[in-house]
Amino acid sequence: MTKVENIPLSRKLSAFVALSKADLAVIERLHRRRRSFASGRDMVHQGQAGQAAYILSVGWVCSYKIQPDGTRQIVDIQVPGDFLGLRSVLLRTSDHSFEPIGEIQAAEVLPGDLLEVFAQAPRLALAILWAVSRDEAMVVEHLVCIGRRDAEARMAHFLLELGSRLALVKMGSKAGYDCPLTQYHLADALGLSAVHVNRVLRQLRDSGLVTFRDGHVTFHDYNRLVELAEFDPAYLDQIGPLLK
Amino acid sequence: MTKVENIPLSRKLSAFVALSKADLAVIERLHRRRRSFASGRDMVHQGQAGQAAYILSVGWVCSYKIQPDGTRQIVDIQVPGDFLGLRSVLLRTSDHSFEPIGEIQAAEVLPGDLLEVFAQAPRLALAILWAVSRDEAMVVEHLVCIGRRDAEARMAHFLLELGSRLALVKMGSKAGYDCPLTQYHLADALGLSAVHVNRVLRQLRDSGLVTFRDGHVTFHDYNRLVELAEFDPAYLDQIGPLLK
DNA sequence: CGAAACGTTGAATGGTTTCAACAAGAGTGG
DNA sequence: CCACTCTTGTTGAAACCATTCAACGTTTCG
Repeated sequence: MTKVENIPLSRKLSAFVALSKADLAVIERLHRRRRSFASGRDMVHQGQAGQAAYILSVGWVCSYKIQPDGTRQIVDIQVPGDFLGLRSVLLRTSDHSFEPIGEIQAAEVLPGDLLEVFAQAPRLALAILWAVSRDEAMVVEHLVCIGRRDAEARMAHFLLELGSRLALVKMGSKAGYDCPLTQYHLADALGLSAVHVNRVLRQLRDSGLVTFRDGHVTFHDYNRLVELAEFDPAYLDQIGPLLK
Repeated sequence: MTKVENIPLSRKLSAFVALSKADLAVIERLHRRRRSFASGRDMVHQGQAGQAAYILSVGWVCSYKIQPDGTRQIVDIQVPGDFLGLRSVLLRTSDHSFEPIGEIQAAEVLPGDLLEVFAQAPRLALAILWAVSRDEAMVVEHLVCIGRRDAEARMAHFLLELGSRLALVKMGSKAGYDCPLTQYHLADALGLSAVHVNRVLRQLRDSGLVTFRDGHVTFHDYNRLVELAEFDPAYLDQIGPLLK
């Protein structure tokens, strides 16, 4: 079994507060109910009511909304350590769907578990609120990206953000990271057509900035990419240099 | 002085829970610290730290992000009864700015006030969490709109959403509502150019769907507009027919 | 009166989509 | 094992939606 300190959630929250032994014990208890989900089969479907929340421990998930005409918009990508579906605990029905990208493992979190955390580990509770606020800030930044940036900048920004987030759980660096997304995922996330995603990726590759290929993202010129994307990681609220 | 039941926040939260007299008293107390802000002058500027939160009681506010190249993306519009800046209480710095649209009045809310609510009025606290979740759902829907809809549908959706939200605080109906936004605001909110906003508005007007003019939105054919926008208000979590 | 903010319209440009066709690899069933 | 399909990636050409540039009208306000 994984050591508590190596659970992705522990690594992530450590960026915000120093976790005590008691906090870590609570995190371990939150991971009691382990669940596995198969690739492509929705965990939660938009319109469903009374859904549980999850903490993702292995694999990637995307949360998206389907429109009546069939087009899809990916709202956010979840990587290990991220919460999933916390919001739908409060609203009567889930307003979006979750699709595992590849096989995943997640811990189920019930409303009662959260109350336990708030009662027993207030510092941890604060850290969780921090994570939720940060998720919201990411959605906002995503919106700005789509609304006011061209395809190239969007793509660069998206790949950089994922890199920073993965670095927080020790799964990425300034050199690159493994990435199970397809070009279709990128298209649905960035509000582009799959064809255009392909062209933009080629362009970034030819410019010697970044390569997206065979499930791996490789940064060739990190600084120039940051410049192109106007990527300012302040909204991620991660102190100091994260990508080393 | 306004009766408590007529404070916009009371009206809004009533859509979620029946408020007791004690709850109303707490809402009244939350409105102790009244503040006025002048049009156009930012209340909070992105990058600032340690900001207070507010409850908007009179007037409209927009929250936005400015990019290095000067382009602006409006993330959300706040109307009476809405919270403002709750998120920046937790993150170290505010990731976006707030600009009053016209002169506004708002009640300042300090972190201590929130603790008081959570301790004294748990039902009200739940209602506030509902409102926060709903705000988040609106940002998500906004993202989908910008990512996957054309200019006409975006505009229609935006005007309809505002209508529904205003109906909740008795400031709008299926006939229309007063709206202090300029075409520039619409452009920055929808990720369009101001020129194109003008064209789209003309198109909607000529089709006999909706008129945006002289600070007033008039719905001519509400149902056809809903159809065009593919507007499904489920994400607003407002039960029953709101617009009568 | 002049300036500033807002609204309006035309023409040219351009980023992105759509349509279409093809290539390569994985998985499936006969 | 091989044909078959499905998924994913790739590229070209035409069409289109939205932007940019430019000009002008209107209203407000100091």
